[in-house]
Amino acid sequence: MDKQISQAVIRRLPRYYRYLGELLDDGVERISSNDLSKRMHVTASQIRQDLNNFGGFGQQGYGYNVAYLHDEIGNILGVNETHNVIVIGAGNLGQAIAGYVKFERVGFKIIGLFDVNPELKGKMVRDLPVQMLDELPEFIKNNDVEIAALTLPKSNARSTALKLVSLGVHAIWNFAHVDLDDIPDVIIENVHLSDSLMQLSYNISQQK
Amino acid sequence: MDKQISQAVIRRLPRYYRYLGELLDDGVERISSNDLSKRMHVTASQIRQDLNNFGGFGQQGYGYNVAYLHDEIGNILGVNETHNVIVIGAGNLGQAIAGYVKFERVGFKIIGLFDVNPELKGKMVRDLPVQMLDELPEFIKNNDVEIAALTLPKSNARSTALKLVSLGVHAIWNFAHVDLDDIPDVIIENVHLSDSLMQLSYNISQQK
DNA sequence: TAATCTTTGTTAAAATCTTGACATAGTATT
DNA sequence: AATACTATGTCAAGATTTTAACAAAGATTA
Repeated sequence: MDKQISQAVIRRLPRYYRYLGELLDDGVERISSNDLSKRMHVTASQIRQDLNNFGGFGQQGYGYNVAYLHDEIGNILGVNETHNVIVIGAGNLGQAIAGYVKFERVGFKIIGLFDVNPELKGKMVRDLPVQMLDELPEFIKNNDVEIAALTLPKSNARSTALKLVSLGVHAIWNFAHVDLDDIPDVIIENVHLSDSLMQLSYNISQQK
Repeated sequence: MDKQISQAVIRRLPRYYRYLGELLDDGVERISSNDLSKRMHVTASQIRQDLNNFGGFGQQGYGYNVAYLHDEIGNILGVNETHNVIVIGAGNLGQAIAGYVKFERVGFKIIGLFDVNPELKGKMVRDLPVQMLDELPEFIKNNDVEIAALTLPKSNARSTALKLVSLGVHAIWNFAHVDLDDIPDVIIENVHLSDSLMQLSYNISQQK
């Protein structure tokens, strides 16, 4: 029985992954939790504790092998396999997400872009045509869609999410400014940009 | 001597603000922490504890006045004043951010959009022309710029951030996939989209 | 106006998360 | 091969965050 790992730990993993990737690019072969802690400005203890949630990746007296650890964290995060993503809502943000090449490098492949607005129909975004939302059931039937990014107005977000779940998509990357976390049988990851801006503005006011 | 309020609390404030705004739109005059907790799926105790960090906004036996509490949280978050924002990097994401009308409703006004690519010069995004980065010092001199959104490749993020700080911009909304948190005299708020995707993918793998 | 009910603000307990400490395993050196 | 050094994995202490409990303030009702 796996013990549940806290989201606090999970939130830190991508950052470890990024630093290890940079070390790898720099040709660094091994690193100690202590050295890594200095680069990342976190405690070495936290690094060791976090990693040990998933197994002993290091070796006493040696440290961690950078390539190996990078790969292992990649496995944990699932970036070593491909995840097909569709984007629902082809407005500015949807197009930006759909056109963002970098995601593919970490295993997330955008394979479809949908909207309700007939004016957008067929418009090309990178190599993807905007499809109409009523083509979605057929598309999902024919393609292995794992994740849907919701970049549409909040008013349509919930009904669209429910439809997606019923069509078999059980992971939603939610950019709409609503909570969908109560919907059953789906994993939700929220990106609330205006919340983030408000946090920034709070922190600005504190500094003064 | 103000006691420091934890970021965990600050992260929750925008959500309270949003729910209170919706209640306000629905014409609800008052709400108890208990009713709100049921809507938001958090504990009533947490709501009271959170709000009390900033003062006693409620009244025993009555609850909280929705309009008043909404306004007070707005003040705390700084959304009742205007914050001028510039966007550095006029790629897909930069254009999406610059074109996003909703931010203005919560006090964040995009007043400039910059890039290094001469091909983009003068291109209109909503009502803003893309300006060249070398026009930035002059622009900042003539305009009250509070926040800069960095939507540019990671390779340029740090040097741009340093330049911004030296020009007097002390708040950065960072979309580049690098840590800038060590730069002095600036408040950083990160939006790391690929990290968010990785968290989603981890959580998907856990459910299985 | 008095009695009852509601709900806050606050204290304290419980749970979770982070950090420090160190025995032990393994590396590097002589 | 023996010795000194390094750095992990882990345990326990410390800090922070969350939840529960309740006295007291004030609203509502009779």
